[in-house]
Amino acid sequence: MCFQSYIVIMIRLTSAEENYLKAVYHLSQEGKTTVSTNDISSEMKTKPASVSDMLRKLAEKEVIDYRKYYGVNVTENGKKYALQIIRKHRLWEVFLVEKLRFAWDEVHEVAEELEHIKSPILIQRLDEYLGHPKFDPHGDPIPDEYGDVKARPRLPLNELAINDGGQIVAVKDSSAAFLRYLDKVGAYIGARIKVLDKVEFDGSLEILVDNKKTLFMSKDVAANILVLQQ
Amino acid sequence: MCFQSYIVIMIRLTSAEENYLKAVYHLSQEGKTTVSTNDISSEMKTKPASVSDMLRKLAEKEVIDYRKYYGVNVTENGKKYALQIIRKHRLWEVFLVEKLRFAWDEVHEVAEELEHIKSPILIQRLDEYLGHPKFDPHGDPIPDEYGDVKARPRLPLNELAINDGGQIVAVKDSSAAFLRYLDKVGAYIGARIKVLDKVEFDGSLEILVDNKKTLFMSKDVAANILVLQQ
DNA sequence: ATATTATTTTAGCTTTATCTAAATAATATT
DNA sequence: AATATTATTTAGATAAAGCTAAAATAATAT
Repeated sequence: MCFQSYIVIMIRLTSAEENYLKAVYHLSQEGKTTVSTNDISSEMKTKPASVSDMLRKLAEKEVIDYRKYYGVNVTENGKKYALQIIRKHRLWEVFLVEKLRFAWDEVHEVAEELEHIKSPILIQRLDEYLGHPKFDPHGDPIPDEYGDVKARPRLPLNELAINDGGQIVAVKDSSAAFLRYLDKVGAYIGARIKVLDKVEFDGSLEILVDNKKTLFMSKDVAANILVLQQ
Repeated sequence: MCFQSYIVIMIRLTSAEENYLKAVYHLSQEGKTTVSTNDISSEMKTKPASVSDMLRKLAEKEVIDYRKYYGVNVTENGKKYALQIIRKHRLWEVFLVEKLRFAWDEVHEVAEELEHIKSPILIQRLDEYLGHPKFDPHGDPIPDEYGDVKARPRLPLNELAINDGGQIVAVKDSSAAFLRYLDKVGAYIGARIKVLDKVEFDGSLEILVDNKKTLFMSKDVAANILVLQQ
C-alpha cells in the first residue's frame, strides 16, 4: 500500500489553452497584480474577443480567476501548470543548443512546438539526459518537476558602476535580432564582463569582455543584458 | 546565381491530414493497389464518414488520387510527403531509445506526436546527431531526406528451414504486448538466431538465440518476426 | 453629473475534424 | 434479374479556436 502525500491535479489543456495560460502567467510576473484582456491580446497576437472567449474556458478549468471586465489572476493550479510548460520549453531549448548545435536565437519557435508534447516520462528522461540543467541558453531558470525555480539575483548591465564586474546570465529581450547582435559582439551567456567606462551624456558603456575584448554599447542595449554581480 | 535541379513542392498538411496520408501510404504498401475507405477507417479508428471527408481534402492537395466509391492511390507527391513523416517518426524513435533509454515498446505514441513538429533544420540536425541511422529500433528502414529507403531482404522466421540461421531485423506486429513478449524471451532486434526444430503438427519452432538460449515459439509468433538470412 | 472614449464582452460567422443518420453505389444472393 | 447486403458518400450537427461587428461596461474628461 502506498499513500501519496500530494494530490495529483488532473487538468488537461489544449495547446492553444496552454499558450494563453503561459501568456497570462508571464504577464502576471511583470509586476501588475491582474492582467488585462488587451495585454493578453497583444501578447498573443489575437483579437480581444478571442481572448475573452479563452479566458472563460481557462476559468472553467480553474487555472485562472476571472472577473469580467476586471482582468485575471493565475490560480495556484494554474501556476503549477504554467511552470511545467515553461520547464518543458526551457529543457527543449537546452537540448537544441547543447545537443543539436542550434544557435541560441534559433531555438524559440521550435521549443514553442516541442513544449506541447504530452508525455511526463519524456520530460523526465530528457531532464536526466541533459544532466538536470538549472538554466536555459538565455540564462532563464528551469523550474524543477515540482515547479520550484532557482532564481539568480541579477542586475541590468547599465546599472553597474565603473569598474564593477560580473557574468552575463540572461537577456531581457530575447528577439532573434538582439541575440544575433550579442553573438556578433561576443557577449554570450556566461561571458565575464567589466565596466570600463560610462558616458554621462547618453549612458552608453565601455565594456571589457572575458578580459580580452572591449566593446561599446548603448544604454538601451545594456539595459537588456542581465548580469550576476561579483 | 544558383539554378536548382529540382522543384521544391510546397504542400502544407495539418497533423490530422498527415496522419491520414501516412495511414493510406502504409495500407498501400501492404499489397493492394487501391486502398478502401473502410480500411482507412479501421486503421485510423475514425468513422468512414470522416474518412470520406478527409479524402476529399487530401485529393484537393494532390497527395492522393481519389475516385469516389473506388478507393485511393497515393500520388508521387504524396509518397514523398509520407516518407518524410515516416523519416521523422523513425528518427525520433531512435532518439528515444538510444539517447533517452526508452524501451522499444514505449516509443510509438511519443514519436507519433513528435513526427508532426514542423522544422526541416530540426530533423536535419537530429539525423546528424544520431549518426544518420538507417534503421529504427524495430528494424524498419529510415528514408533519407530524398525519400530513398535502404530495404533489407527479409523473411518471416516461420519460413526458415531447420538449421537455417539469421539475424532478427524487424517485427511485423509492433504492438506493445508483442514487443514486451519479445523482450521477455530475449528476442531483440539484432539477435542471432538458428532454427533447431520445427513441429510438423502446429508449425511451432525451437530456436537458438545468440548461441546461448533455446526457446519455443508458436508459428504465429514466428510469422511476426522478420529475419535477415545468412 | 454627464458625455466621451476606451475596454471588454456578446453574438454570430468560419474552418477543421470529428460524429450520426440518411442516401446512394457496388456487390452478393437467391 | 430482382433483391438484399455492404460500402461509401452526403447532409447536418458539434466542439475548438479564431474572426468581425455590435453591444455593454468601465474609465476619463468636460
